[in-house]
Amino acid sequence: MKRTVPKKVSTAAHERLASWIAARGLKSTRQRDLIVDTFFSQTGHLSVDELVEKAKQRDPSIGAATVYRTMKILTDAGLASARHFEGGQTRYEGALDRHHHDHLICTSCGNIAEFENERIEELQDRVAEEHGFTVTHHKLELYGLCAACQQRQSNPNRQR
Amino acid sequence: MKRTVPKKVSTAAHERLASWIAARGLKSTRQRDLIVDTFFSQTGHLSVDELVEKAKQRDPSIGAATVYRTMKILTDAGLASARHFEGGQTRYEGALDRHHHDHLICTSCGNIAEFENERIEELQDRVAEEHGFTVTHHKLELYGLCAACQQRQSNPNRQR
DNA sequence: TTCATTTTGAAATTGATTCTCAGTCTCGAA
DNA sequence: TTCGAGACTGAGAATCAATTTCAAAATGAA
Repeated sequence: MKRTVPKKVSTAAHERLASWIAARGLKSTRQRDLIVDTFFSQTGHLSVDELVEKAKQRDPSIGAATVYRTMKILTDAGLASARHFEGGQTRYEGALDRHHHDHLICTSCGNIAEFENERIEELQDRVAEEHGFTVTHHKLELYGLCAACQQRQSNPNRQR
Repeated sequence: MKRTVPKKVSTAAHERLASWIAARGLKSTRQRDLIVDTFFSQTGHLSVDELVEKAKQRDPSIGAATVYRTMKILTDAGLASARHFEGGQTRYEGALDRHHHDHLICTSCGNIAEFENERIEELQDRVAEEHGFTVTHHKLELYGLCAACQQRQSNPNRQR
């Protein structure tokens, strides 16, 4: 039951994944390739559901469990990062050569913007130090309305 | 089946809850009082499980669903706030006359410290502004090892 | 006391995620 | 090539926190 895997996206990611997989005796499979390929061909912060749907478009036999398993591997390999925003489901974003960054989440349309702020990071470190904490990671998320949704709310006629 | 409700804790909270309840046609019940009482007699960030356990110590017939329901009411009334730290379960902290604050969470012992930092808040507002966002709320959590756990790790003999 | 309405506890349900298991692949060795 | 141990897969069961359902019980205004 062979299926053609669409042409590769993000070669760097595939290579890093390949060596990660080889290094621990895992095996590379058609499903894994397809899921990884699908993930890297998208941008933004995908939920597993969304990813399952996209993957099933290419191969309807893909199971959700495999998508979960694959995203865990990608995360362990440092190629994706899992985010847990409000709303209960984990979202993944590509992590290849990316800086640390935080998020602005629109509670109306779900749009997610990213930002980096060195000054805030420094202040966080200082706070941690004052409390004798060694910080391993942190979470900074700003929730509210994006510009477009504010517009929409004050101008309901133009909505949608 | 009358049971004695232990003497009141945090009268202010009870009064505010009473008017909140009265204002919307809800009824005040023995279970509710007991749960609220139990909640305010504790400090820190309680999970529902912990609260259920404490409540059952006073009245084993209390059901978990009622604790969930009661904490939702307390939250809606602005007397408690729900926090969703890493780990999957909601934790509640008293919100009576409390300033906004953020958290430092020890990933080893689970200890949670609080902090306020006006400067960070300002910078967050600026970031949001630059992106055209109107922020309604945010989440800032620093995860790592508290002083005690660092000590313990570098000095395993003194562990425990 | 009456009784419409709210509340309760237990059990069922939900939603996201993980686990289990029997059948399939993968890949290095022969 | 062919083999075979071990990894992988999909489906469905299991888990876990939280919510909902439902019949019985409690509340409180009249």
